[in-house]
Amino acid sequence: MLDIRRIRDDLDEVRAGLALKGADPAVLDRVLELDKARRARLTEMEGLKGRRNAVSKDIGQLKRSGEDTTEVQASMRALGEEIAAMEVEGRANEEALHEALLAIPNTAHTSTPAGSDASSNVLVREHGDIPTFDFKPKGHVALAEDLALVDFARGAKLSGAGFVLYTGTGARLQRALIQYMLDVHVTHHGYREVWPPSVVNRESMTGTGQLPKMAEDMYHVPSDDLYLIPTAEVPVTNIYRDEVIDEPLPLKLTAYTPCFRREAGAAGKDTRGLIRMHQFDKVEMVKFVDPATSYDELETLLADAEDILQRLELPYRVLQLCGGDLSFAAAKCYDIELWAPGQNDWLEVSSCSNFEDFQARRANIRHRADNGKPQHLHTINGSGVALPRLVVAILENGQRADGSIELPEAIVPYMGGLSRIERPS
RNA sequence: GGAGGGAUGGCUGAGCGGUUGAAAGCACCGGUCUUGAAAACCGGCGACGGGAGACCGUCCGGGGGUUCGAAUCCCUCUCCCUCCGCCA
Repeated sequence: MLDIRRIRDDLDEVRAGLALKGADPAVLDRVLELDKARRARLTEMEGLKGRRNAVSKDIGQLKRSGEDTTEVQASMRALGEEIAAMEVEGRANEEALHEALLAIPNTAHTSTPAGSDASSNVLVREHGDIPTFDFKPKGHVALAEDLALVDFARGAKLSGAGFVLYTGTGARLQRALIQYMLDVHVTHHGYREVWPPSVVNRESMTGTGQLPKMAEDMYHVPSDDLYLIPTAEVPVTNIYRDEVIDEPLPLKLTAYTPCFRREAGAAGKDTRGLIRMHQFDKVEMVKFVDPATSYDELETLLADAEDILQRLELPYRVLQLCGGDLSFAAAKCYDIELWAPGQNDWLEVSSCSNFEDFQARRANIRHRADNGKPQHLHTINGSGVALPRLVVAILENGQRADGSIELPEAIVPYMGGLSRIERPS
């Protein structure tokens, strides 16, 4: 949520930030109008309330000294009704303004490249060598089926398209990667591990910005009005909703969760394989940081995500998203993409974003500023990293001519010593 | 699912119709003392909104009601605790 004061005081800057993102800055005019009306009525009502408070106090004194107050009380009753009517109106104004503000996306950081879609994203760096093969590299679907790592057909039988059943070594690989990534973040990057619920309430979904705008992308349980989380970002960020964090910043949390996405707008896209699924697993990093350092903290969070891929010796590249490709809540975002030889393409495995105080305002997460006053902090998060596409890259990059997979050295201990996945006999 | 009890500032916790926006303690900030720190003592210290400011208003889990006036009384919802039942 944008700060209404910022809209009042720095309208041009906010307008530019929204325009960069491809949002229509005209919504700001409506917000300012609502705000103006709201404040005018508020001042008027406060005057009346001040009078009521003063007279009511007098009535108490008069009664104590035994005087008759019937007449004053009658006139106050009329004033009370007037105030009640104004309160109803005031609440409606307040709500309209709040709704309008919730619907406005975050502004893009000034470093954001212009552009309306992914084609304008800017390459920041590439890391690692793209492997060459003296045979035609297979895609991960064929590899996973040949090696009995994933049962796509039975996954679909259980739950439909977009759900898979990992089997045997494939299932173990999921568990190993989850544990490996959590270990690296905790022991090498200084994150605190948490294990949150996979289902959250409406307030949590609103706090991080998924609601109200993206409702149709979420799985919803109507009987309890609960949502399946699309990312650990939602429960982890909301841990501190409506709180003043007293711990020193930055506060760094990491979590593994399953993620659920209806992918409503992507029907029919990437339906085969592990590229785009309704349920997938992900290790996430979330940081609560001082506003003064949030852009530095974004760089180190990005480095933490890259470190995972470097340790796994996988080729990747980092892109900075252009305005049009930025998500609703993000001010700045880097994507990390892994090279997948079987797809002959780059696959996004991580988005690292600075939300500035956008989420902190919605979720009312604060810390004590240097002057001792509570202040909205900045939130940052990033995947560290998403499992299915990581598995795709491990399979497709590690494949050998005989159809076996050479596993990255770093996860061998997590695989019980297994360094190569062979065709089952 | 049944029966009771509870929700007050960053935390603990008094108050149960009228100088209570809220006692007290903790935490925090400033000062005295000290070589320094601790202790002790003195002072300050809730949040949000409006206003250039003096200042004004709102907020005692959420919503509604009674009243001239509600943290305080009534209704309702949510969450927490205790006991019983059920249960991976």
